[in-house]
Amino acid sequence: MSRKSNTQQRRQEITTAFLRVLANQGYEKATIQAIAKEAALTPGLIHYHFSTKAEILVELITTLTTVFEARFEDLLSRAKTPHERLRAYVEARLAKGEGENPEAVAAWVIIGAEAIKQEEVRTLYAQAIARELRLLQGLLADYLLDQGKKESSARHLAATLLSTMEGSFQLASAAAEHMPKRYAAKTVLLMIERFVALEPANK
Amino acid sequence: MSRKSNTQQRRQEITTAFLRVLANQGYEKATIQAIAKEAALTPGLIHYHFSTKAEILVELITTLTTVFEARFEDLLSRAKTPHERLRAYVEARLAKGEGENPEAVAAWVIIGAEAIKQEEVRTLYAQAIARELRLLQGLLADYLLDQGKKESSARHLAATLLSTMEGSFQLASAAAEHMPKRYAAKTVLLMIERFVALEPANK
Amino acid sequence: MSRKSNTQQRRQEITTAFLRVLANQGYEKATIQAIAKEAALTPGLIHYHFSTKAEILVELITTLTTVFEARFEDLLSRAKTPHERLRAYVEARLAKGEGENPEAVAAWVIIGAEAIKQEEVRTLYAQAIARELRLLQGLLADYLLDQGKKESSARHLAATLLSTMEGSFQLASAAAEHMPKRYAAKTVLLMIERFVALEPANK
Amino acid sequence: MSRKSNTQQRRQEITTAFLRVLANQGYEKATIQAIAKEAALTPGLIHYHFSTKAEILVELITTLTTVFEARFEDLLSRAKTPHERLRAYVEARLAKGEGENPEAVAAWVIIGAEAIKQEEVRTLYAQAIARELRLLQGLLADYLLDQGKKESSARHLAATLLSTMEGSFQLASAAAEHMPKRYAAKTVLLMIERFVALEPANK
DNA sequence: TATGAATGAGTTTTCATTCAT
DNA sequence: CATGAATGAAAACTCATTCAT
Repeated sequence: MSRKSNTQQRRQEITTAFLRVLANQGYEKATIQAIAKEAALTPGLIHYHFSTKAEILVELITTLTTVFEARFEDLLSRAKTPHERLRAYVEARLAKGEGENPEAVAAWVIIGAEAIKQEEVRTLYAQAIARELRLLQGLLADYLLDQGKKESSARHLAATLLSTMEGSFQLASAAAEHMPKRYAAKTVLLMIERFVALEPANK
Repeated sequence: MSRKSNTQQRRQEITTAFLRVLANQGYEKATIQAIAKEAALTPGLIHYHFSTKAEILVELITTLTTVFEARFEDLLSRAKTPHERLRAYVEARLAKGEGENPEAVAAWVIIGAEAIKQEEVRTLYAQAIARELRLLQGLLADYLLDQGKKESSARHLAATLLSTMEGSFQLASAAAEHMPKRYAAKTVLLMIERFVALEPANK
Repeated sequence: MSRKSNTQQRRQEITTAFLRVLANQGYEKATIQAIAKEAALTPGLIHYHFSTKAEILVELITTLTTVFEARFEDLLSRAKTPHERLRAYVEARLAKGEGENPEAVAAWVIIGAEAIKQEEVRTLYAQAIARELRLLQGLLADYLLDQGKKESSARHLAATLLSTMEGSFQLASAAAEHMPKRYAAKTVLLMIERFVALEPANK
Repeated sequence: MSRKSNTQQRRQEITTAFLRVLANQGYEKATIQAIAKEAALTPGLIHYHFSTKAEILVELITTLTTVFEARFEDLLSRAKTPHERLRAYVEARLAKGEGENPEAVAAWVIIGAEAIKQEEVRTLYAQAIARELRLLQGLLADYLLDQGKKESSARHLAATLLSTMEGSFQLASAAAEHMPKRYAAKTVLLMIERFVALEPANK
């Protein structure tokens, strides 16, 4: 007899609206009233589902990382070799940066900037980055070993490649018109292969 | 008879204060009040020298790009070969990201995020990126030719490396604790060398 | 379930408060704070119902012209002859200027001055004036024809009489102590009658 | 040896600049900085010559009334009969309203609105109006007597005609596009003549 | 759950005025 | 006389949040 809770759906609507406003109007203009308008809801209702604005941002970060992980898992399931698994990662990550969902990419960049000094955002962002780093480092180590190389360079390589990915999101969002089309995934993979190829062999 | 103008100095003081507040408190908290406090000036005076807050941001962008250019010119003067010139560029650019001036780096990342939706910022940011891209592409082409390779990969390579640099600023600013120390410059140079080494020869 | 809207009532309260502040303190002092105080509301609430101060002014212009029109319609319904209809107009218009609602009169004068350079105000003010001019010209033409005269002078006469009315508002608001009491309506009517009486007959 | 004072000239430059800014930008925007810019002087210098902004307004009122008086005196010197003197007055006054110096006319209207609640302005404005009223009443009385009529209607007639003049300034400034061209002076004179012609004779 | 009015602290910006030079 | 930097109070407007309905 009682009304069915629609909280989960509402929270998602709100988070999605926030994502869109963030990407299309920037952090400054992503006000509760703007989010409410985008979601076709009222400010009061937003505060019924999220007690503070920061909470929406937190949920958005979770959503974005979850979406990426899902995509990677999907591609991963079809990969057999270390090289294929590495490629799955790069493609899952960079497909976003090369046009698949520019709003999510822009939002991620804005979140990254907010992370610099907003404590809670920083924590979540840094956790996500740390997870990525571990994951990528593992994939690289496997690939190195598979190629008969030492895995010692995996850590620096992972950090550098993660930088490349984050940076390509930034440039795709704020200077797309000056960048070559779809350069990132291919070049990154080539770079890895050549880097590894010339790495000293594991004696 | 008339009072001596101190506008240039004041504008610089204000711009520097803005840089510091931006880096230390984020864009949201970089209010005119906060800038005034940081510069030990009054809000009214800020507006006497800059008619809008956006104007300060514009000046900051100019300042930051000028500083980088100066540093590169300096290192460049001592470089003889294409390889040395390339190294000069990477070092000039990444020295910033590896501890030399973390405030400027953080400010640059925040500007990059602002560029996503603030028209004037975007224009200036994109111009700066386009300049970098041309410069880096030129340096890479020279290096490739010098190594007896085709220069055709210079463009994609430049875009990728620029992404790496921008991304390393982002990660240095928002997730430094998870990143290896001083990984970027060395790894990037190594990557370039190996990439070029395995590039097909120019027939 | 949802809260009942009181926007219409609030907008009217705010508009009325604006009218009073305008009349009693002048345009300069008619700040949002002052309006809020007069209406016993908060400044934030004023901006909840009107997005800008100009919007309140626009609403006030509409209100004032509507009130005048209603008064004229009321007197008009009892008028039978062209002369009576003309008198109804003059009385409806000048009653305002002779004590009935000095606040509305003063506000109208201030609006007239604002119209000189505030584009939107000018448009609305000029529209109101154009309406009055057409109306008065029509009434005068009827009266002239009824008196067996040519109607050709109606246009200039209407413009002149409208000037008289606007001017009497001005003087009633800013120099009442030097003006005779209740001079306007009577003198204006007498003037019209004598002017028309000596107008050449329509052959 | 000492520098010659240019105070009088400076005060006039400032007053004229104020007139122009008032007419072209309205009261709200007639700031000291705007006046300074219009006069090509500095804000500090304005305050050297006038201690407050109100003082400039006072000087402007004086200037405007003086200019009008001078014009009237000029025309008056050529007038022989009461009718000619009356015509001289109407022309001196309405020439302003019909295109000769629209900036001065607009400024006068704005001053009239400010007079409603700014005490000092009101005093000066009301004094000017009282002077006009006395003058016009005298001219009308002379004309009435000259025509063999009682002068008793002169007071109400003067008040009405002064209203017409003030109102025509208002309409010329804020709704010129809807008004007939050069209607005022001619119609006003005709009105006076016909009004007086039908006035009962002085027994 | 949902609405939308309401608040109050905060934001950028303006401006008359002062004053050192 | 003249400049132009500097101030401080006040302006319009914004917004996260609360709350009555």
